[in-house]
Amino acid sequence: MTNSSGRLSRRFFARPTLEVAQDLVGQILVKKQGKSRIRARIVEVEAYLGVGADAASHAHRGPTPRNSEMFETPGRLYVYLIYGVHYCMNVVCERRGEAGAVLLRAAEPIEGLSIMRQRRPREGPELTNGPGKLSSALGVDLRSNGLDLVTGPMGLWPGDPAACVERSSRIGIRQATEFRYRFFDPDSHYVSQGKPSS
DNA sequence: CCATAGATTGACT
DNA sequence: GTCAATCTATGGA
Repeated sequence: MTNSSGRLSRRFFARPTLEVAQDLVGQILVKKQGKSRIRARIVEVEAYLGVGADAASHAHRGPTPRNSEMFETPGRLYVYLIYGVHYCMNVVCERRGEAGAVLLRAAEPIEGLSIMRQRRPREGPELTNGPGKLSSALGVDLRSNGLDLVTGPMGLWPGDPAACVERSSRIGIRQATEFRYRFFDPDSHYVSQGKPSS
């Protein structure tokens, strides 16, 4: 499921959101930064489904100006501002016109740590162990909304598959708490500290 | 128009 | 443990 440049391909993302979410744990997120680059291994994600399927999803009630990327071409980035303060980064799934996205909640830094610390002066897991922290360390904000991960300056490459991927309900939501749509690598020290909602 | 809740984080008691 | 930061979307007057 890679293209000629070795990235995860459009086909990888154009699948059911829950499948993509599980498969993203262990993959490598790469951002080109001029001459240097940032790399980080994804260790925690959550799936958010489409219209009428998942009351916790931004797409649940249909398209709005904020969530329009969730209905766009799979493999693009959906970035939104949460609580008017922090940014959250999602990978768009499903076919174009059908909503679905995977929230990237945490990752282990591999390369470009000095650039990340410049943006976020923290040590160890505090650098990237939450969705807002990860976006801030990578310098992702609304300008990155709609960026194409299959062809653009950010992308996803195959990484070490996790020895095991665990599953739980999602963190920080009050709707649809019964769905176990969170996937994470239990062996990673960079998994976020929040508690599942159910 | 006004009120409220939210896929979070960090500062503070 | 509490709470404020302040943008987007929704629901009611």
